[in-house]
Amino acid sequence: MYKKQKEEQVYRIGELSNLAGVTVRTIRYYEELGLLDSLERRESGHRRYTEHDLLHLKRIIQLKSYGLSLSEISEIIELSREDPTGEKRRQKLLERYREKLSEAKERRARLDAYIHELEWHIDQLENVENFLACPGEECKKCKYVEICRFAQIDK
Amino acid sequence: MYKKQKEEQVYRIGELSNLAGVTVRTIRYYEELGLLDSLERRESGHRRYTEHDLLHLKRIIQLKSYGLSLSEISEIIELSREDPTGEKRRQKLLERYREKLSEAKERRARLDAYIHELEWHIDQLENVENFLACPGEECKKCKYVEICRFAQIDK
DNA sequence: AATTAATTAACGTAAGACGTAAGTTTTTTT
DNA sequence: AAAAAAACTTACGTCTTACGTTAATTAATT
Repeated sequence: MYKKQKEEQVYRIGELSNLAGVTVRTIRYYEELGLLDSLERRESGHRRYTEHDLLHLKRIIQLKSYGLSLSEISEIIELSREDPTGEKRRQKLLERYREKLSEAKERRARLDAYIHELEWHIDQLENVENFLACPGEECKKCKYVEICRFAQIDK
Repeated sequence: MYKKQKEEQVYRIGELSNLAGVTVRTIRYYEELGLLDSLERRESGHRRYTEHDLLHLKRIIQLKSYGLSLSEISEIIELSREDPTGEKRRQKLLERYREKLSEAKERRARLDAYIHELEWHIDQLENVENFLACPGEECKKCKYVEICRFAQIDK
């Protein structure tokens, strides 16, 4: 019974924004994009939200934090509307998550390469004897001469 | 002797842009920001560049690829102007590289956390029995219930 | 009654690094 | 010499999504 009471809890837009940690503008924007419905408005036109809407909004925020754009999120929400079993939505979510995962792994690989490059540059800068001759004479004794794209080797 | 000839090679802006792999606009923009000088112009006003300028431009491009903004690059170039020994410039470069390195490591840590999160979400989505009851009844048997922020546990 | 909250509409912003168009002059090619 | 290509300056445009920020008005709360 009290559970039902909880489900009947109705929030106004300002309350929802506090609970979800986003601005009122954001909520209206999501509605504009079709991401978020509200109950029927009051006569006054004021929006009303339920506990369920709060959960829904939090999911949107979660998906955002996973790097999905609002249009990707919109696509997923569309699927859950046209497919009550939820299977299409589960598949699309999986697809997106796998995409994001592989993108993230790619980014991590690039990031690692970048970190390695920075590290040898730092080592080289710390140990270079004649900085002004780099590139130049210093290249002869530089241990990174093979991978440096400014290395100048006189033949 | 032929070496000197090479050093006397003079490029026009279009040639320089081809050699460096950037647009003419970019070169002019860098000049505007004080990043890149040219020799004295011709009478016609056309810019002239040397081999040295090409190297300089390539270094700017390299620093950009390391994530430095044009204003950070500008700062470093300033230092090399006011300090002919190059020591200040070496120090500033080291400072910037170390900053970028620590930022990169932070990004990598966040990226790793993100990857882990995606991975368990994928695993959960692949194995969930009743997707529509997630969150809800499914939470009871979900192995990720402890770390899921949507988990609903009835008490 | 006064204050706070909600409404729509629509323009503004970020953010740095260029892109692009216009109009003119110089250089090169045919 | 004419035509085509390249260079010049100035200055506004763009990208990109996800909101921020008025403004003017109405509704709800204290």
